[in-house]
Parts: sequence; structure tokens; C-alpha cells
Amino acid sequence: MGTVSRVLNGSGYVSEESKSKVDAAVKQLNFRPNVSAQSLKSQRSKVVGLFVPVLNHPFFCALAEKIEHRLYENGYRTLIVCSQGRQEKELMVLSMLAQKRVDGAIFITHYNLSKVDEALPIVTMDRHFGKSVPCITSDNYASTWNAIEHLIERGCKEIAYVGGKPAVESEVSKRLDAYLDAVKAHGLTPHVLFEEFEHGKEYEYAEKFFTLYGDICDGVFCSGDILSNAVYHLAIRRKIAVPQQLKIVSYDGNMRDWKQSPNITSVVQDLDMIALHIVKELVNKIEHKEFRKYVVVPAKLIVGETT
Amino acid sequence: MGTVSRVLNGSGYVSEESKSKVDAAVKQLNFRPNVSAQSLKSQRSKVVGLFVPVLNHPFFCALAEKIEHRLYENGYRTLIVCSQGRQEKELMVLSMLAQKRVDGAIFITHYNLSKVDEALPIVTMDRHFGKSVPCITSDNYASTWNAIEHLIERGCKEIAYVGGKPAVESEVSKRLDAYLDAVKAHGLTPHVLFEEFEHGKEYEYAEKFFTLYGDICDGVFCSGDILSNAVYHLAIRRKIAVPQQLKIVSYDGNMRDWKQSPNITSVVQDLDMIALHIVKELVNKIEHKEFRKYVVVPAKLIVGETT
DNA sequence: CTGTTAGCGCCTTCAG
DNA sequence: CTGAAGGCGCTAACAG
Repeated sequence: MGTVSRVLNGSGYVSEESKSKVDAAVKQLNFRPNVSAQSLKSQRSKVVGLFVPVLNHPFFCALAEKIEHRLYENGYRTLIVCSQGRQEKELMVLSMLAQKRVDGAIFITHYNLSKVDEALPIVTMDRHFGKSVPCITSDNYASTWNAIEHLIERGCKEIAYVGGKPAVESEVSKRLDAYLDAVKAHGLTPHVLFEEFEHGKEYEYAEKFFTLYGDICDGVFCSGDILSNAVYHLAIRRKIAVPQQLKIVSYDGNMRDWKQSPNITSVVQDLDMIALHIVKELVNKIEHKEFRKYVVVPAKLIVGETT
Repeated sequence: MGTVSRVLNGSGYVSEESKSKVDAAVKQLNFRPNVSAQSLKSQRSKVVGLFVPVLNHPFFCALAEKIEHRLYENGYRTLIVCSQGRQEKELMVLSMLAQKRVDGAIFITHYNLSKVDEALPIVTMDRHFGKSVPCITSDNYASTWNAIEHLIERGCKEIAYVGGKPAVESEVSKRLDAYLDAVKAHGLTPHVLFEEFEHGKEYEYAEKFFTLYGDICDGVFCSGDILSNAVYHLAIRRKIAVPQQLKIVSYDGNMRDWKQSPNITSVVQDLDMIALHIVKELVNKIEHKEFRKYVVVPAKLIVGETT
């Protein structure tokens, strides 16, 4: 009956009497409107797809939690997909949008997605899909530059960069740019390990660093928490004193919240702000409002015990 | 048109000719069936709600990833909710089920949920909601017993138990039971810190442990990774040598995968198996098949550098 | 083998 | 202010 609908949605004119009758019946029967029917009618599901490469990871799980929270506040539920590098799961976003299962999608992945229709309500972190796909990122260049200067201030003469190379163009590459520029500006020699590597291979990657630069470097910048952990772990095993002989700076630093030892000096991204912007711009895009295409959130260096 | 539906669903009789025509048109128009309409008709959404207290946590994010993976393999998508102890979000499961937004729900939370209709397709980890709500858990009692015996074998004489007290009855309490029984069996004195505490307060909790038992204990069992990190961290700060003066065993041990230092001796739950059973029993329940009401998955002790 | 039809539950007209 | 009616997109049943 139309009146019921009006009461539930608070739209149109309803007498007080009918209203209370309906309310009573709703409570009595524990009635809840069927969302599939609502979605079918309204063409909106109020669900957003969140695509992450992995979830079992200090950075991604922290960010995912913040995003879920923000989406919830905005009336959206979060449908999460861990793509794990599988093409098939990556492509799912497109069919989920086509099927109207989700109203929009958030991409925190680094894998390739041929070309995406720019009109779709999609937002990315760190990636550029097109001129009108909003991209939220942290201030990779400036914050990495700061981190390198910090190492130099602490006396490092031979600083290495160890990081994964994104499979696609990404804002993350600016960390390497900043490193190279900073090292050059100070007249130091660059030592770079920058190759594609999978999540889960951090230890091997750290071993590679020691093989290549273990004997010459007194400072190292790592592009993520697991990698810096692995480097620290191997340093200890090789009887290299940290920070006396080797200083370590990491991007992310999310394990600081978990009382990890040692407290690794880190460039900490402002996840609250990042989540806020991701959700805000996505909602704007879904609702056809003005949206910002590129948002850069400042990150800050937090000095721990490894420098 | 009926034929289109038959082609897409591979049901009923369709001539080869019509089939290829439809296939061509589908490709041409990039047609995707609207899931809301499908759900409305079929009364099934093929989505499962996953309720976790927090996601930014080594245990929950690891388990969530495994569950998402299993659900995906079974044709279900994962709608994730971090309840963060908020009653309102906890209760959402009921309305999501009533609204048919999800076909079932998985509860990894420890908060209270008055009484739940046992007929609903719900599965829990560690909690008993009712006789016919499947509960998956690891072998808390036996594995904790093993951990305590391990500490004793390593020479500990004064062993403490430090853990959060679940707000509701939970299988997790069996860890304390095992500890008490094991300590008693070996004629040792129990030292227990077992209070309700929030995620994020692990450090304060660890401080409390040191205040109470820091001077007398030479071994400690911690009920989770963040807590054991905090205990280790404080031990180092207080110049207590680990493992020489204080041995630490932790439940979970999920940060081992992230090359954390030190490698903490841990009771490691079999997350693959747990996720497998959670999803299997939930799907059984959704499809009205036979399901197991109580599944206990063995956990195993992995010795690291803290004992 | 295929086209038509009815109905899933809701919301939004449009009459009354 | 309220009831009736149509249609969102799909699928199952039925008639051809």
C-alpha cells in the first residue's frame, strides 16, 4: 500500500493516525523493506566495491577499516574484494558496476586494468585511470625527500632505495624520484633496488638488498612496512647494528600502532584524511556533484628507534 | 525475452542458432543482468555479511582475507562490517538479513547480541549463539596447554596469563581454563590478568602486567599478537632480557608472516582451515543442507625466539 | 524449441 | 489524505 511506503520514507502527506498505525504494524511484524526491490526501483544499491590487492597487510587493512567506516557514515555498505593479483577478480569491478550490484568502486590495487570508462563512479588511490577518475594520494615526493634528508642529517653517506616497482604507472613511483633527486642534491651515490615483486616475497627482496648493497650502505629507505621489517630482521641476523651501522626508514609505519619493536622511523600517511577524501570524492561522483580529480594528502615523518 | 534468460542461465532448450544470436547481442551491447532484479526474483543475493570487531589487526585481517577468498570460490561476495564495538552496527546484521541484503552472516565479534533467531543463516567463530548456530573454533584448550608446558620445559617457574576477557561467553575462555589446569598440574602458582579491555589498549594492559607480576614472573602467555608485542616492547624498555629472564608465548602469531622481529613463539591457528569450515557450514546452512554445529580446528605451537 | 505472461516488493504517479 | 495501478529487470511456467 502506498501509505506504508510514504510512512517509511517520510515522503508525502500522511495523517498522524495512519502513521501510528503503520508504525505499530511495522514493529509488530518486524517489517523491513526488501533492498533488492528498492534497488531495482531506485537503480541504486547503496553499496560500494572496495578493491584491495591483499587484506592481510598492515597498510591495506588499516586503510580498509577507515574506508569502511567513512562509507558507513555516508550510508554506504562496503563490498570488499581482495584481488590478489588475479585478473579475473580485477575485472569483476566492471561487471559489478554493470550489474548495478554496487554504485561505485574504490581501487587500491596496483594491477592493470586495461581501460576504464571515465564516466563510471570510480576512485583510486595512487593511480591514474583517466582525467576524470579521482585519484587520492599522499605527498609521496615531499615526504620521501624529507625521509632521505633525515637519513643524511643522521650521518648516512650511502643510502639505498628498496621498493617494489608498481606494475602500472603509479604515484608511488614519485618516492623513487624524490630519492634520486635528494641523493643527487647532496652529492651522494644512488643505490636502487626497484623491481616488481609480489606480496609475500619481501624477505627474498630484502636478501637481495643485502647481497647487492649490504656491505656499502649505512642507510636504507624501504617502501613499505613488511619490507622494512624484513630488512631489519636480516640486519640483526647478519650482526649489523641498527641504527649504529645501518639506519632504516620505512614508508607507512602502520605497525607502530601494534607496539611493534623496534619502532621503525617511518613516513606515516594520514589514513583518516585519505579515507575521507576517497569516500567524499566517490560519493560526489556517484551523486553527480562536483568532485576533485586529484587530492594530495600530506604525510609526516615519525622518528623511531631505527635512525 | 525468455530465450535470452535461458541462454544466460543455460537452462531449458535453446537452438544453437538463437544461442549464438543472443551471445552476439550480449557481447555487442555488453549486457549484464541486473542483480537487484535477479535477487528480487530469486530471493537470494549471493552476498554474505562478514562482521569483525576491527580490521586493522593482524588476526582479523588475515582471517577476513581467507574468508573473502573462500566465499568468492563459492560464488558469494563479501560485505564487510567493522563493528568497532558499536551496538548499532552489531544489530545491523539482523536488519540486513531481514532486508535480504545478505543471504547469511559470519560473526567474528565478541560483543553482545541479545538473542538471535537460530534459524537464520549465521555462523560464528568462537561463540555460541544457540544450539543450531554453527560455531567454528580452534583447539584453544589443548593448544594453550601445550604452550604452557612448553614454557615449563624451558624452565619457567612463575608463569602468567595475560588476556582480554570476552564480553560474552566465548571459546576463547578455554585458554584460561587450560592455563589454570596446566599450572595446577605442575604445582605452580597462577598469576592471571584477565579483564575486559578494548582493542587499542594493549599497551596499558601490558603495563598492568608488569606492575602486577613484572618482578616475579619468568614466563608469560599472551592471548594475542598485539598484546605480546606490547609485553615484549615493555620488557626491553625495562631491561628485562627475552627470553633469558622472561619467556613469551603468544596466541595467533600472525605477524610472523610479516617478518616481525623477534619471531615470537606462538600458538598459530590454522586460518585456512577455519575459513574453509566457516564458509562451508554457512553455505550448508543457507542451502538448507546438513551442517556441523561445532567444528574444532587444531592449532599448533611454532617456536620462535622468545622462549 | 520460443514468445508471452505473471509476479518478485517497492515506490511513484494519478485518481478519487 | 489514501487506495489502486504500473513498472523497475528478471525468470519460471505455460501455451503455442
